[in-house]
Amino acid sequence: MLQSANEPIRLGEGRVGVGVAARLSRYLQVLTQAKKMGKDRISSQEIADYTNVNATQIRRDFSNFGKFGKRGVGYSIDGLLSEIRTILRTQGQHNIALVGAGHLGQAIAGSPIFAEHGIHIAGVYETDASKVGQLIGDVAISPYANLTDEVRDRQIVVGVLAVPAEAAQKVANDLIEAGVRIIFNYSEALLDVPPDVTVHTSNPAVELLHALYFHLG
Amino acid sequence: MLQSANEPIRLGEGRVGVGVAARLSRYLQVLTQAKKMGKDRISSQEIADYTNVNATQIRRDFSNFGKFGKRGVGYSIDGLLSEIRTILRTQGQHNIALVGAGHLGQAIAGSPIFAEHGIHIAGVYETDASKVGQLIGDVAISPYANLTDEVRDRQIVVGVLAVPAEAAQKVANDLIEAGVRIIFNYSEALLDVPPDVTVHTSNPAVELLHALYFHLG
DNA sequence: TAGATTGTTAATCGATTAACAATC
DNA sequence: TAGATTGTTAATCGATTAACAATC
Repeated sequence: MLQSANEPIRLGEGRVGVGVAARLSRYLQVLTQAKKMGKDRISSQEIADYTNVNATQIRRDFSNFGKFGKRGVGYSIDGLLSEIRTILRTQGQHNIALVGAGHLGQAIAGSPIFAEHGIHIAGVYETDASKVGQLIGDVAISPYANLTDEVRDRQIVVGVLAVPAEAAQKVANDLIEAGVRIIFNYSEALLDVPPDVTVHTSNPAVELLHALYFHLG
Repeated sequence: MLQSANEPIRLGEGRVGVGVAARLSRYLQVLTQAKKMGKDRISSQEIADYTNVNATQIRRDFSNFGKFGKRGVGYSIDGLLSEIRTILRTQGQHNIALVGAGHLGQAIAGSPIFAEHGIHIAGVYETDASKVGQLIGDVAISPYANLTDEVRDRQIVVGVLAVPAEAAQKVANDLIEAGVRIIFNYSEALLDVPPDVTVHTSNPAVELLHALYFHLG
């Protein structure tokens, strides 16, 4: 699932296992929302209810890194947020380039989640001239022709593809040529890329399919 | 991740493990695309390249259910598609209700993936009166007021939430009252639901965050 | 035949869970 | 104190991988 990639892990160098990291980022999202709802502290059981991860597993995930909770009380939400962000190193600012300002692109760019987690959409690129100049979030849509130069100049290494399947391979090629090494592919297309480029393919519709399997007979 | 839920599994009753099923649906997506690209057969190594799943794991996943390949040759794409669809029981038609016709809702509804996998969007519901009546895909947007009656009448048990976080809990309550038991939550909100209702929360932006962790230092 | 790729074994590793003492 | 919840142990289970004989 999500899925779940299998990258080489460097333990003992400050990096954590893939499974642990995936769960930690889910906890992060729950904690962020719980804080918005005005909560100050939370128990492992409450996190379990929202994430479908076993409560013991959650406590174990935290205790790998220290004793963050208080017995009989639970975890301080602010404290946990800070600890998890340190572990995941999501404190810094990351620049990404988004290609495609259709419905999916606008949904992604409009989400408040990026800003909340220190990810900055440095540019949105689109071939449809009638969309160029429009604002999504606080970024103006740029012409696709600018993509290569701007990505290169800003040394952006993460590209997000929210374009139709037919266009995906060409856009990927352009991004890679400009220096991108991590591509997040929201199209259905299968991308052929050099070995030093990582592709993560996902799609709301595909995910929904996965989830349905577990619940429909 | 996808993430990965942990439902009770009934093996020996024709159901497969959560991990296996998640991988099978990823293979399904790759095979569908490979077929579109004009390929007739595919090797476990090729599937591995596109999914980041180990090739041995892929062969093992298939061999749980039979001998689908030919040594020295690979797998027939049509044959594999048919076998996987049988295993996942995605042959039948499933009706779902989609709430929210904003960017994300339109991106979901407009995806060709659903039709390709036998999932039918039976209704799209929206509170913004100016959008009611518009077509997305081949479905006309209905007023939100119709939601409860139509979901009940059509005995829809799957609801998809593509609404702002502030509205999510109310919509969830309405869906559940109308008989929905599986909610796919694309908002950031944490939903409180009765024990017999399953919530799967996901979000393109959250997914992107997960993926970034594995590649940024 | 020669090369390629499956199907399967065996060994390892990490995830998961129940249970419970520690302690707030 | 009494109740709640953490942190941790121990035991189990499934996932992952390398390796290779079988065979197309």
